[in-house]
Amino acid sequence: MPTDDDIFRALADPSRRRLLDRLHLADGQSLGDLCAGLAMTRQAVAKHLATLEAANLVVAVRQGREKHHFINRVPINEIAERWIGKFDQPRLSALSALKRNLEGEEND
Amino acid sequence: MPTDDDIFRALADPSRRRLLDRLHLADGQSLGDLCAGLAMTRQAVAKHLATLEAANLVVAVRQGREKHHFINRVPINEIAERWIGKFDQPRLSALSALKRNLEGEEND
DNA sequence: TAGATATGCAACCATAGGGTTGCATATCTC
DNA sequence: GAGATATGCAACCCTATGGTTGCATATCTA
Repeated sequence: MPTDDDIFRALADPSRRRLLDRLHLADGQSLGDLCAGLAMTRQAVAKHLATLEAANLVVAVRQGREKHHFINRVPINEIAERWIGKFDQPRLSALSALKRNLEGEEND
Repeated sequence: MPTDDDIFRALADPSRRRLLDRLHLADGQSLGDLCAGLAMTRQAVAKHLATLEAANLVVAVRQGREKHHFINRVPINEIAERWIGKFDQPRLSALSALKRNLEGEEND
């Protein structure tokens, strides 16, 4: 079971985000497909995909000699709900109270 | 203007996420406040806060000899909308089409 | 002003991690 | 079976970066 850390770290790298973008455009691409046009070795891409798999952001299915990769939206949604939603809810009461407090002190 | 990369990278570190959690519990804390109970030097915490500031996830206000830190929800919401929302929309048509395609080949 | 408190800055260290090269393995096709 | 294609594995390199120590600076208070 991947941790939050696995997911955040996997998302931290721009190359991996680009790979997810590519899979978003066309899901189920093979390693070779995903390498096309990237200034990177196949092995580098494979490593990135392994990281994404470890974070469960990508699910891979071996098909003969090819390996096809699919986006898994579940972890991203979990992160969005469990983590980003937390900061999203407008707890403006406490926030603005503190800010007002500070601003008051500043202007006095 | 912080880039997506700044934000994702800032969020990638568990210590920094814990700092954001702390600020979420009590916004406007000083460096010293945020250091309390952490197995880390004050300088390390200061570095993390600098990274969060660079990503505009935290806004700091100097107040006498203290520096108070506030969460900024804007970047997180932008990320959530621009990036996570993208994967959230159920583009199941293309996905399941490709999956069906693969499964079909597999079972044949 | 002197000392205490709160933070800033810089050099340094060690590890993690992105990337490469080289070779091994598995699958398809002729 | 032989060669071509697609991927896996391992060692290695180099930089980014999380963390430290040491000292400087600024602010508050007695």
